[in-house]
Amino acid sequence: MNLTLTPVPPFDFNLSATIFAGGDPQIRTYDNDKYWQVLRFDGKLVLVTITSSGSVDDSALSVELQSNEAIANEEKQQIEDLVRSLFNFSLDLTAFYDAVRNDKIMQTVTQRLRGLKSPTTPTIFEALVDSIIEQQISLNVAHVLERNVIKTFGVTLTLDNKVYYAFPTPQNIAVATVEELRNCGLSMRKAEYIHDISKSITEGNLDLEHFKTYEDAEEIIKEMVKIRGIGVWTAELTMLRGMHKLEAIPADDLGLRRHIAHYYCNDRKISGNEARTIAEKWGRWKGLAGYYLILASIMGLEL
DNA sequence: AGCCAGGCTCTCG
DNA sequence: CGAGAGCATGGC
Repeated sequence: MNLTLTPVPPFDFNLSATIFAGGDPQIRTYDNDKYWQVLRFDGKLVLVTITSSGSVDDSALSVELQSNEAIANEEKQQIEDLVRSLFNFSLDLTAFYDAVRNDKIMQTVTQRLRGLKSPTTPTIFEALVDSIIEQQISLNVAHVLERNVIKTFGVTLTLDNKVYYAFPTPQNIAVATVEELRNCGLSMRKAEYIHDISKSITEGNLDLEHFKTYEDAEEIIKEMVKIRGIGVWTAELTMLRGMHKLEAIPADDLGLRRHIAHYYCNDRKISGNEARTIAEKWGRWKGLAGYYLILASIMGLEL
């Protein structure tokens, strides 16, 4: 089954998907102008393959859906919504570009990366688990551990003799043991955090997904840091990656500080507070602005 | 070879 | 209370 989706322009799909280049083809990757991953809805697994079929200012995407189960028409809408959220299709970037005109550096960065939208995970749970795994350790290590978790607990979809993995649900992890999580390379603490959270969700004591409906970012952070294993950094990162909340910025984040320092302070080491001061200029778009700097760094962009 | 890496909790004093 | 140890593992 195929769909055509039209994101709000400007949108550069190929630029937005490059962050996933080099990803595990069994999980999620961008290769040869194609992006694919397994999505889950109503317990059904669907392989979604996306290619661009338009331009930055007249964006259109071809979406191919493959599944071993029949997809009803009313379910098509659900998938469409999920796909739209993956790359923030409904976000109007011109509002962001207008808001950062007072900042010459950010203005240049946004011109060079025009049409870049930040990705969002299908569930808040996924963003949270990834963020916990990424606490303290380098991203290289974290990505190995994330892959271990997905391949250990994720449910598989087999199509044309190829196996794909969906991100594990809270249920998938709750029925496992802490020991199995540790075998993925996680520390005892992190294994406990993730197991506890998964159990709370399955037992009905925690509803992560309802945070999406909160208006106030500060309110979300306040609620989330009550959960064991979640500090301000983890809450902010989870909002950015899992809730379409782009106003928060983890200013204490080591990597982000490096990227800000590179473009704003000649690579001098800066504190979280210095980073926060610079980020003030980006108003309610701090998170997205930070993402632009990260991508600029990855691409080796020099102004 | 060590030492550090997109933090957080727990334990001391 | 505030400071400091401990944690897991891949890469430099």
